[in-house]
Amino acid sequence: MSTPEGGARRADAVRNRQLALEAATGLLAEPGTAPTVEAIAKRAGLGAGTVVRAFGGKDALLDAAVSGLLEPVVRCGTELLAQLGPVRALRPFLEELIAFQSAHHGVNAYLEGVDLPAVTALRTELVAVVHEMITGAQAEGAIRTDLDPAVVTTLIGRTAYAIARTPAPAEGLTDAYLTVLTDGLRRP
Amino acid sequence: MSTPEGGARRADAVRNRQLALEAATGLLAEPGTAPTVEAIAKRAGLGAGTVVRAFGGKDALLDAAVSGLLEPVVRCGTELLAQLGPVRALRPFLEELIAFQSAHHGVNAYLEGVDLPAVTALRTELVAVVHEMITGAQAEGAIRTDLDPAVVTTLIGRTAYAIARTPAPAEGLTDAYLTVLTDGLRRP
Amino acid sequence: MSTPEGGARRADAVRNRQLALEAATGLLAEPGTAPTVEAIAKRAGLGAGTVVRAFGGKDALLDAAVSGLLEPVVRCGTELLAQLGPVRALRPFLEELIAFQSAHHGVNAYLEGVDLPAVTALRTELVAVVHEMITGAQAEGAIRTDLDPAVVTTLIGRTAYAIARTPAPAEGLTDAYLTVLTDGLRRP
Amino acid sequence: MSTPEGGARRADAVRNRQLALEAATGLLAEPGTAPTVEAIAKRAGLGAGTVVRAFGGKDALLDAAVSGLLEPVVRCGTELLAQLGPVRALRPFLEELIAFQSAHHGVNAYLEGVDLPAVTALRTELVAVVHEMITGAQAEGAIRTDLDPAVVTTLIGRTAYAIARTPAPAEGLTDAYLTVLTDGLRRP
DNA sequence: AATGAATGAGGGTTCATTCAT
DNA sequence: GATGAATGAACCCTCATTCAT
Repeated sequence: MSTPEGGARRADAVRNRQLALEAATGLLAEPGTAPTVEAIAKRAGLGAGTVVRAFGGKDALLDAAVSGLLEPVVRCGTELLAQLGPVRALRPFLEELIAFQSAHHGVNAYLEGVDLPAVTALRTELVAVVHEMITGAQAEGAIRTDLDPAVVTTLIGRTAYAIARTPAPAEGLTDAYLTVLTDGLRRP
Repeated sequence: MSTPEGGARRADAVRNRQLALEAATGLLAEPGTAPTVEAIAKRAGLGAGTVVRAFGGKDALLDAAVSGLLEPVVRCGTELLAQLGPVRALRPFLEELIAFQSAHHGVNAYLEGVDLPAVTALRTELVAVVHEMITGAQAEGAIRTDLDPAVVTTLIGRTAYAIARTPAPAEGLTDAYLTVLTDGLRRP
Repeated sequence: MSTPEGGARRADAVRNRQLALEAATGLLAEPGTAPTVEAIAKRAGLGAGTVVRAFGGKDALLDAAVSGLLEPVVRCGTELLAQLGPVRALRPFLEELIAFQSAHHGVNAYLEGVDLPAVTALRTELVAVVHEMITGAQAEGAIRTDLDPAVVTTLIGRTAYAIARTPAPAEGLTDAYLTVLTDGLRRP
Repeated sequence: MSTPEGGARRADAVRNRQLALEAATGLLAEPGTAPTVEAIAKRAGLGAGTVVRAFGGKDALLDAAVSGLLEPVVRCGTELLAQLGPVRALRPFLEELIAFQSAHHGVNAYLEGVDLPAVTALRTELVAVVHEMITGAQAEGAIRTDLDPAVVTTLIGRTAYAIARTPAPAEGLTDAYLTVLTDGLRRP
């Protein structure tokens, strides 16, 4: 109905969802802290039951949390691609990707062997963006064409991810990575 | 036979230790399967207690399992370095490293936040080997010198590892990686 | 009712805590029955996890259970001391101590080598009470002064405890103990 | 048969029994060290199986070990009784009993709820000895007769035992105990 | 007969989920 | 709808006993 109470509850539910999400994200960013439901609930100032109920299970919560981290990165990639074109978009996109993921080391430790549909979908999207950058750059002759664009996409995805996840990364690691990658992708 | 009696049972123990090790390794290679003590024991055809007792704890078992995977790779690196010199050793070493580790994707998911002394020691050794290859190659002028060798070492370590851990890697991924890396490390 | 909603569930929790405590106490009173967490939980009609969670560990539960037994005895000693003075307080206090502890034979079998802070604190208090009775009685010339009051305190504590813990005590054991003790403490 | 080998084996078995017994006794004397079969076996320089087989189970081993401790004490009591008569035997016997048991604090922690026939038998014997001392002393008019000798026996058994088991006993505790007991048993 | 590795039940504890309040 | 205590399965580990050697 149009009862204000119903709306208030709904608003509360939405707010709690957000609180749980932020708590999970925060916990994921701190390696060494296990993102148990109780820990998430405590950080969110909610009850454990609320956290579970808001998402229908812990996996779904993690799915949402990680998606929330990944989504702006993917969007950023799409926008960069539209604004700068494939050739010039790649490097700033990777910088963004690495910088963003660097802040969330703890993420993957608890994700192995769990089915996270939203994350999977976003990863697919992300791969598509990179793929388009690569094929575009190859079509413009900006990078080498002797490598399968799909393979290069995988290559970039994996390595960029690895650089981002480096614990206590040495100063200049990202720069070095991008330098080597850029030069390595140049026409031979 | 002429086997000393005292060694008879020990031979069995050694064999069972090996079985447990292999079971753990196998489980580690299959992402999605948690390497619980019971799962390892079942796969090895042993009792749970036996597995624990043989290593003194689950962590020690995992340490041994992962060490066992890493050790031949490190040794291979040392030998290649001695036989071929830093410049020519790098690529075959990375091929070996990637090929070997490719078979064990699940390894790291259960290693976050656990203290594995033997693995840590081997990783240090491995880093040292790569570091020597890089500094050697730089000294000979074979690769670019505008990058800090320590950073390059980290870069290679992380990315090679990521390539090796790629699930269902595309055909030619390793080749593409090595090609891009080699060209990217050339003098600019 | 007018019970605040926040306190509703807590009331149940308190009740279950009490149930667990009583179950542990009961088990402690029956020698031969090991007070395992599961046994306690079963007796209390609770789940094993609940029992652990309610106290934060088995040791803490035992600490609470034994403290609960000891506390009224100590309080009784303090009150008797205040009301009757050291000379006349000793005997009724020992009667109380023995009578109360008699009901809980099994207690100490499972306490060796465990750190129970609350119990230790209460024991210290109890020793202090007895010590004050002894020194007071000596000062008044009511009992012999050729023995170190600290030693006498230990002596009484140990022996009274032993009398209390006697399995299937003979009729008149406590009386005989108190008679012998009283006469033995008289001025020679 | 009269085969020397058969005799040797038997001799070995006897020797191993003794070794296991001594090891168990030693472990029992050290509070804080759990007398697990493996610990006993290690201390005895034997295999775990040997230790178990020699006695038919851990309980039987503990029974034998504790009996071994108790037996000389009982024998000492019998001899003192025969040599000195009931009146003069009591005090030196208690001194012996306390001194001997003092060295084996750890004993009882692992005995609650276990059936140890030999120990029970010895305890019965010990009680009989004390009982005879008490009744004898009463008959001679050396101690008070207003207390049931059976009760006094229990009283002495329990308290002497408690004094012996006192952890870190104060200097003079045993003396104080014997003084109070002696005076308390005098004719009123 | 001795060995000691293997066993497996049972210990305490953690944690995602459920449900009475 | 939110709560957080209760649940109970699953975790790792210990240890008395067994049994192949």
